[in-house]
Amino acid sequence: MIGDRIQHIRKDRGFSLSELAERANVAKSYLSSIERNIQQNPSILFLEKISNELDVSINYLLHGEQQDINEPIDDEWINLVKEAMSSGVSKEQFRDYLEFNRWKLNKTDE
Amino acid sequence: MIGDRIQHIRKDRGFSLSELAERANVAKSYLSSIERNIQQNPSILFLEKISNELDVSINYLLHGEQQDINEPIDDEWINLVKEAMSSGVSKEQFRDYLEFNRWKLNKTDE
DNA sequence: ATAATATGTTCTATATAAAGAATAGTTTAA
DNA sequence: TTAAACTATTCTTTATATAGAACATATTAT
Repeated sequence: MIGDRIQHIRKDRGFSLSELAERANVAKSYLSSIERNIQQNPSILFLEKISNELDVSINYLLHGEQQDINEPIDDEWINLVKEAMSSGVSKEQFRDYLEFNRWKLNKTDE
Repeated sequence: MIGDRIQHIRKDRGFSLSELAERANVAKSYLSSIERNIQQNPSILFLEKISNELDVSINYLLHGEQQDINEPIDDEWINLVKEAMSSGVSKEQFRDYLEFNRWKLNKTDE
């Protein structure tokens, strides 16, 4: 939950709730309810303020991890994509291809 | 601006505004005002709905790029490749597709 | 001790995000 | 050729995010 992450990082930084609220220029009452997960749907503006003060990415606040690391793509795939891009394959075309491929797979399954 | 990015990706996907709104389960009136930057502070819930339907990361919607420093391939392509991998497309199949595509392009050029 | 300051929590008030019309303009179909 | 189905935009309304106060405890200082 996002509130837990904010609170955790805040304490790690040695900030009090009031202190962070003041520095980030948000209401401490609201920050309080966010940290305790009473309210869980802050705006991007709020998140930007907080993430700036805590010096952490919004993405980290949202997911608790740096997203790129989860599934690495090997170099061979990277090169294939570069090749695709330079040979003029559009994303939409590629998407169509994927869709067609799925359809083909499902068909042979039955 | 975030609205421009949403609109751009939406069109790239071939979705109409109404269509995306319905699929993402948000009000089209609101999506409309977001895309035109009339309102610019959506909640993370809203962004999650949209990013899910557009199959792109929230981070991309926010910043228009992967925060990774030397990333030559853009986010959308990365996601497409991941999609391809998870739906069982092999590198060989992809190479075949590229070859076929080049052939097709050359053919229509003449 | 007690005043003063800092802590986080509950209130209440207000601004605005977001929904749900109704609207007008296009495209498709009968 | 007009009616149906879609397009996106403006309204109006409702829900809720956020602010700002008042509050209760806990620290710190005098």
